[in-house]
Amino acid sequence: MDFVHLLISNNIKPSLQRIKIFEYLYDNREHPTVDTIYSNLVGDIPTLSKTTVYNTLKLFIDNGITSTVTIEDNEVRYDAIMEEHGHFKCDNCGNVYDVEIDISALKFKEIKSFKVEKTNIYLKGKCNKCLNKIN
Amino acid sequence: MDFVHLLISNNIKPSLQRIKIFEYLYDNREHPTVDTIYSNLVGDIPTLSKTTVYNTLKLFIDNGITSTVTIEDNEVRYDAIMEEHGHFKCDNCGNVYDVEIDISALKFKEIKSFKVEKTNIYLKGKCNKCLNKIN
DNA sequence: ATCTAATTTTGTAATCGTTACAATTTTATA
DNA sequence: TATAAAATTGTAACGATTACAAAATTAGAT
Ligand SMILES: [Mn+2]
Ligand SMILES: [Mn+2]
Ligand SMILES: [Zn+2]
Ligand SMILES: [Zn+2]
Repeated sequence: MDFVHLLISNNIKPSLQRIKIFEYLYDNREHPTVDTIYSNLVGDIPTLSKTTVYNTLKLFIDNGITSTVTIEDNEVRYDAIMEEHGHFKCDNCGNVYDVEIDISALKFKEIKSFKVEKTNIYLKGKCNKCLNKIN
Repeated sequence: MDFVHLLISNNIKPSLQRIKIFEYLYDNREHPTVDTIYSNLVGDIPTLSKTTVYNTLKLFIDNGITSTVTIEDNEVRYDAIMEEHGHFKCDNCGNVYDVEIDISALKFKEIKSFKVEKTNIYLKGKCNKCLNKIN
């Protein structure tokens, strides 16, 4: 995966920080928080500032190569996958997984009252790993 | 609507503050924030504290008569409707509306990997009021 | 290669929503 | 009425995010 050219083709100058942050997001599909990203990169880039992580993610979002995943009130997660998809969060381990959902199947009553531009779906429950551990 | 008995039957002592806060939430289907609730009630109850609004909503949630609606990273909204339903948020006016969605129609690939306990759906776009104003 | 301007990164301080906590007030019980 | 329990309140603490200005890096012109 050529992150440098992905950034360039989205009008983002490929600084070291930007490359590493996008690379992390793309390779780690756990929907990490700012803190997770920072903690995992600061070893690589010792001068890294958390502000840069915030700034960079905002830049990515503004340029359409990253989105936020809001499930819990108190944690903002980030996602490099821009294709429409849903999420599943396990109550037990807290992990957030991608799920493929066919949103075209969704019908709702008030469809005539709104111009819908985006449909968000997230599920909550227990992942199989946790279910097996508990039992 | 008899809010006093609704609270009692859910093991919540019906203090003035609790009654008023639940009444507000039940009557105003806008999915208000803590600040909105506080601002609209402090005229009625001049001694009201924002902490009480926080505490009371937490109590309601713990006792299953209120839920949170998380759409935006930075605003927590509250809902007295506990039946499963979806939401629509207008980008333009910011209002959040209820929508009836048949979630049984939803199919997703990873259904065998997770035990799903709750399905959340929210839509974003423009409401008709805003569309008419803009055009 | 060198100078200069523009961009990016960084660290610190400010902000804001929420929570912790202790004091006060209200309510229930004897 | 006296006492204990519960609820409310105000203030302080907290943590995530943002604002901002200084420092460092990069790009462009000479
Ligand atoms: Mn995802
Ligand atoms: Mn609702
Ligand atoms: Zn799990
Ligand atoms: Zn609108």
